[in-house]
Amino acid sequence: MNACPTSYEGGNRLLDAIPSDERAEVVGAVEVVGIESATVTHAPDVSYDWVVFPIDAVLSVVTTLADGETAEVGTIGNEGASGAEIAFGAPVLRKTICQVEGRIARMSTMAFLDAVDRSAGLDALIRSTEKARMFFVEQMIVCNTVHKLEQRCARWLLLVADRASREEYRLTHDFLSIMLGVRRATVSDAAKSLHDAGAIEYARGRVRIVDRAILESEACECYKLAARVFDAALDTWGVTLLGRKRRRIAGIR
Amino acid sequence: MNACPTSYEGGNRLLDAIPSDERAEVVGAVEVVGIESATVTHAPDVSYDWVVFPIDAVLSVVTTLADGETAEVGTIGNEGASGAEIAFGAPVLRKTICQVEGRIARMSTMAFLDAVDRSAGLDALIRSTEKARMFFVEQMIVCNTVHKLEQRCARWLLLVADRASREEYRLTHDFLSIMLGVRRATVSDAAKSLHDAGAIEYARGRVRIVDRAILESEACECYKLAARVFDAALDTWGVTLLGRKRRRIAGIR
DNA sequence: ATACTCGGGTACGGTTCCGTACAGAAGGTG
DNA sequence: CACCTTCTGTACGGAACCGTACCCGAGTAT
Repeated sequence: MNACPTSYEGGNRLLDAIPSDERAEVVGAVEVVGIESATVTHAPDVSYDWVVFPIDAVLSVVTTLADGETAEVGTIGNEGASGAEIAFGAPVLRKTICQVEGRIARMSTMAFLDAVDRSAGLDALIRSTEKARMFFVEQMIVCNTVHKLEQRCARWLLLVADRASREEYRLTHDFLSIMLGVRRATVSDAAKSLHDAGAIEYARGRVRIVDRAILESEACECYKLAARVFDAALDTWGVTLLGRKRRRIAGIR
Repeated sequence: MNACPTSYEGGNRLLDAIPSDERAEVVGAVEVVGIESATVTHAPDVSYDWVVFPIDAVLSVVTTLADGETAEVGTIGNEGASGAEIAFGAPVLRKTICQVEGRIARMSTMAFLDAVDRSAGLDALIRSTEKARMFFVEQMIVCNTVHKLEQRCARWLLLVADRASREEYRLTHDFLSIMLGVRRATVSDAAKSLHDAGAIEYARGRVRIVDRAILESEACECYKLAARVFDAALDTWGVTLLGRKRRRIAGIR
């Protein structure tokens, strides 16, 4: 990670969605650093130091099967946070690595626990984005089972581009094949199809979306569904949850 | 559902894991009814009336894709609850149906909200089982992508048997094919293999596990992984979370 | 008893993706 | 410059699973 942290000036949609009267205090505990691809941010039984709010970096939650094969089970970008489950006291169960380099905002675990206690808005947003993540992960079960690889490729490229806030980023076919749970050669085939269709360009570890409309038309329904759910989680659900949170506190008192 | 509810006398592992000093009050708000296969317990924008704690019934969380195909994205049995997300104020996003008939304990949504406020133990257990469910759903992404159908069949049959607390239950190949996102004919092939291996018997909408050891050896690693995580969520995590919950309430006060 | 519905066995050609392998091209390194 | 590593293109046989279809037997309704 970058050795000289800077202050936070926006870019993580979860932090930016905190009600303005609470935001300054929460954001005050945050610092911005760079992160490189393949850096591990969380792992079972280790790395509890930081809660991570990606800005234009993208993280992957991964698992390793008994035969040693690694595959992606979730993606975390500027719509959410990694390590937030610490706030609920449960152990970290999955390894999280940086997939696309960029900047992250991070908060020490202790500061985060404190912030969740103080800010009802942060608490509500953490819960609603976790719920959106559950919805998305559920969708991936079906998507990976029934949709063709080319569609899944397109979906993945779009979702990562949205989270990285750019149309071009570092990515090799090999890395993408791990993320999608298929062979590298199969990814190369799908990538070539998407290129021939005029949707993307790529070379030696970089991809660029050249025609988003075409790429969206190639992607399965799961892309737009996911985008909509994350938007909703950061918008209307947050308000609903905020109301509930206040009610619960009143109930306890 | 059954028209004459009876009182709760144990059987849902989540309810039974509530610390004894709080359990009686929570369980007092619960009633037990029968439920038949294909009954809808929750759906987006409707059916907020009850929170459901399965006893020996098994529920499926399902989704319908744009082409009309339905597939399972989660299973809920005696280790958890359906509709608990209501406690967090978020909307119900998925349809939940009864997959294996049996008994459920249910609590009105209002009573449930009240119970979560009063019982720190229930609150902690709801959160830890939700976390276990996330872990399991993540595992299914990879499982459905890389494991062979016969292994997945075995895994499914075992997990449902554990939750239904019996080795024989109603199930057609057709229903199972929807759950696994494959053709009915493919399920018939896999079922025949498992039968020939001496693991199961089945006929006209019923399955029976005749040799659990064989079936476990045919199943992928995901079965034991899932079983272990659900056990842990109801055991040690609950304790951890309970500590955290008390700390949070203190912080708010 | 007869007709009908439902659950399951099986088949056949086709597609997707796998496992493996090898070669070429781009870029970094000494 | 030569060398090496990384990244991508491509091929080939094979396995898993699909779409579709047809059949049969068991239970159910009339």
